[in-house]
Amino acid sequence: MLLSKYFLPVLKEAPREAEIISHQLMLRAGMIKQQSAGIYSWLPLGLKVLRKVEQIVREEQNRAGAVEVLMPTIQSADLWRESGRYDDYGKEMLRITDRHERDMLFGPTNEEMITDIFRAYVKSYKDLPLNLYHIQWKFRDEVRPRFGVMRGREFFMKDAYSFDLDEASSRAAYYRMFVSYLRTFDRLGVKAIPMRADTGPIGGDLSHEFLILADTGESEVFCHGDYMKLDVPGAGLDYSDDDAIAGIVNDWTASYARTDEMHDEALWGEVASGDQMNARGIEVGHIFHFGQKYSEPMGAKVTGPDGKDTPVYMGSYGIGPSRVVAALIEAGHDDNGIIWPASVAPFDVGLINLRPGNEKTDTACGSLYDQLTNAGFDVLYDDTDNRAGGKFALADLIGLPWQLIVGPRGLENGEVELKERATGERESLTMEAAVNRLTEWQSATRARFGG
RNA sequence: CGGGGCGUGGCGCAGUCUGGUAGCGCACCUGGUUUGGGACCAGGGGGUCGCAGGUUCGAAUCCUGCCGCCCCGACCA
Repeated sequence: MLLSKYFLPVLKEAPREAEIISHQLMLRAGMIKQQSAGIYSWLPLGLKVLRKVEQIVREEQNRAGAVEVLMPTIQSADLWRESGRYDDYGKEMLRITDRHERDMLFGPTNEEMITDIFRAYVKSYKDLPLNLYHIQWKFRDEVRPRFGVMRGREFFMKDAYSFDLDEASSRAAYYRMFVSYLRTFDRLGVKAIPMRADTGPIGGDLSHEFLILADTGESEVFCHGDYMKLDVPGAGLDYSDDDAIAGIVNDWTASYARTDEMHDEALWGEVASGDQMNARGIEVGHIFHFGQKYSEPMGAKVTGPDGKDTPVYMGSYGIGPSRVVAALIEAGHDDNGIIWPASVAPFDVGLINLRPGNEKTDTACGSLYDQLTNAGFDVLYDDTDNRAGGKFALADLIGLPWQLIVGPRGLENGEVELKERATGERESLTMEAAVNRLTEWQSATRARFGG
């Protein structure tokens, strides 16, 4: 992509309403534009990151055996009356009346609708286990939206729903999602720790939150240092092996890990002080096992091997990709701007032509752009006639993993400069060596994050 | 929902107390000189001062009502 043909409206100064760093940087980097309290447009750079996060989430859901559907944003109030939540949900639910005076609502979540789909088609235990998910915009009319897309009213969420014949298999389904979340956050390039959670209004008896560690996180986290060393299962993982999956869950729940809300000083005291880790985190995922809470009132039953009908056991599993984007920035930035994990960076390389119009730099950049693009890199080519300082500042701000700097001075010696955003390290080398270096990085990155 | 704050060109701000017809920096446009960490000179465009009423000869400024947005707290992917 040529920067001169792209739409990247960056700001030198952050708008006053932005308080936290991720919100400031998202506005400054031209990723989002606020349209109303808690409601945002996603501009090209932001959308690119959002889509990458979404895709990683999707791939890991699929790998764990979940099947994608797409449910509408607008739902009928009748479904919610069936589950009894139409009145319970309160003002957080945006209620709408259509032209025929029918009560509708903008979905804050989809337990009711997925249960409706399930009961319409699934009648036999032979069709279980089943896990259906979708990735769709949700709306919760928060009393106080804040922190940009971190807590918007409209937000993008992946929600999965598992259906099983009995408690034991339902737990196995919960564990599969648990493990898929470990893999998902690992591929997103962040450390996420599962913590015992309150089940809240969704109800149920088993629940975990996944927190990304970031100094600016809103939740206080107390966890055992062991979590820093635990391995995340690789792509070859066999999700059909219930025992192996349960073993992984066991490893990841054996040590103490709680947010301030669930913190227990007595249990915490049992952790050796050298192992106690006090940090801050951002909740980016939440999984629930709630049994027959919805299947019973909504009549989602299957016929078991004994010929009897039983309400299915269910769980729900959420990750908010729009929040994840902000959380990744909270976890990865410096004074100059964003530092994206390789797996979700909007582009791989920022190619900087320090002297557009100069035949040598133009030719060199054209060649590099073609070579890298053909090799599968997503390159943002800064071909504008801004000054060097402005280009460097922009590249640092939007946080691409690499900056490939081409100027007349370096070309005199047949060299270009390669700068790694995360470390700030720069190196002068030939064009060929630069391409090779990037290609090596690409292979390593794919091996690490590709899934 | 309780408490606090803010609305003045795209962004950041001054001006409001003490009414006199809107200003600064950045950004933008034109021309020129420049060009390896946010250039300089000259010229230029853009704002019914959140909205509606009121007071006044005159309102960004005073009064009343409304709307929007942000922050802290209680609640949430």
